[in-house]
Amino acid sequence: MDYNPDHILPSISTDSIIFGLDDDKLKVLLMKRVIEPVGKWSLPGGFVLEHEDLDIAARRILDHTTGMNNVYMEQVHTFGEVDRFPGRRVITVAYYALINYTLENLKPGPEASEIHWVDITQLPELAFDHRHIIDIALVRLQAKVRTEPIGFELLPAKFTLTQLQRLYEAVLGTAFDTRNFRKKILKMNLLLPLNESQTGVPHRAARYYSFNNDTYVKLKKKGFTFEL
Amino acid sequence: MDYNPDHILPSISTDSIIFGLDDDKLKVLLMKRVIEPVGKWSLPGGFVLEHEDLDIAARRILDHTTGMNNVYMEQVHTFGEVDRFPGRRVITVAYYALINYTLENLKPGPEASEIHWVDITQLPELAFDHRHIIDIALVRLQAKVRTEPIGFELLPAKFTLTQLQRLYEAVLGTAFDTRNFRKKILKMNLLLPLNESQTGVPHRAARYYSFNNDTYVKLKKKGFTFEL
DNA sequence: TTATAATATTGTAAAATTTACAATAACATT
DNA sequence: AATGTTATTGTAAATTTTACAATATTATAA
Repeated sequence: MDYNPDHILPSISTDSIIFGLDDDKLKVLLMKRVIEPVGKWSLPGGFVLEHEDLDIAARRILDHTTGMNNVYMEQVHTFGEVDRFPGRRVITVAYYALINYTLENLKPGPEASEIHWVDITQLPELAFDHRHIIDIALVRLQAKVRTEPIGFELLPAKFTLTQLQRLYEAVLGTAFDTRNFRKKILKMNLLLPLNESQTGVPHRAARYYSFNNDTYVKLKKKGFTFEL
Repeated sequence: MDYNPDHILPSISTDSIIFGLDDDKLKVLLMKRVIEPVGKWSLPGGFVLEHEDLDIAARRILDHTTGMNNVYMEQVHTFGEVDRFPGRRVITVAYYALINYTLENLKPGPEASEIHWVDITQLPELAFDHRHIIDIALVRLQAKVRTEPIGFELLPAKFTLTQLQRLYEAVLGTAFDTRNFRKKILKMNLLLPLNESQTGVPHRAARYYSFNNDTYVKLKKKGFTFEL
């Protein structure tokens, strides 16, 4: 990776809204700034390199921040107001990422001590227009999660139906009826029931399921649309 | 308007997908290029000025191309592949516009002779990645038109229900049942029936309706969502 | 004046989907 | 063996969607 400052585009950055799930709550990764405005919270981001696609830049920054790659990312919007960044014109392309965040698979970069997962419903004051950016990204995620099976990106490969329901409740901010939710999601035939259940739980163990993406691709070709 | 080339951002452009309706078909405004690659078709676009918001730049170019302002525009996506533009790095922010296009209200700029309305289903070969940009914009429009009452932007203030149905059919590429379409759209209470009908038509004259945006805003606040 | 051609307008029954709602099952712990 | 806790499952009513065609109205032609 080339970080030679001669090669950056000083007027184009990307910022990432990295969503994760913890304790049945939707969280976003924020950084406590060590450069101006010091102490304020902001989204992880950085400048695009001269010979780097925008998507690649967003993935580089995600990797640098979390140690993760091969995660679901989607461009949200480009924020280009003249005065959004102090001192000079900086246009930022925002991406959101959905990660299955566990302490094990997180391998943060050098600024590790400065990254924090914050509940989406309890955001602190943020630098620049980052609060606005998060708001836009959340609306996009909420729309997308209803019409594409991307919610699974926030869960491990094996998950229970209750985990899935809690995920949708956290993202959409609404409660679902358990029986109806299960009927609806199972009827799509996208979930593969595994011969495996929870262990070590002090109550009835829930069955694990996995999302069958091959089936989804096939059904989609036949006109099927995921709707929740 | 300041066109001083000293003030442009040579690496940031906007391109607009200007949608219009003609003869019950969805059309997009294309320009036959007089600069390289000469003779190829492309989207109207141009560079963003140093002290100009992205949205404003898109509106400036729309105005310059069509003579229209105060039209519905929405940012679609930013295309930033390193090699998308020959010779140097140019990142473009794409917007789509919905206009009620009639010969009367179109007042094109100096390149008037080079603008053409092309059926979305019969696009010619396009310069750069403009075909890809149109494809992405159309998908976005199709999604948006189902969940927000923006289709009306393509029609005059007074329109018939048949016009409205044809509009949705053109945008979505599917046919609707007339009785069901009317039931569904009228049940929303967003259309105001006018005491006015078509004149000079060699068949039963259709009633005109207008879209009641105030009602929509009120209903939306109460949780109503437009769904078609 | 009447017939014709063309599009506008309207209702209903069946099917499918969504909604509301609670009792039983299964696991770990005491 | 009893308890606490979460997992799992069905049915009836309400609502929405779907399929489907006859009548109304206008300008024009005969």
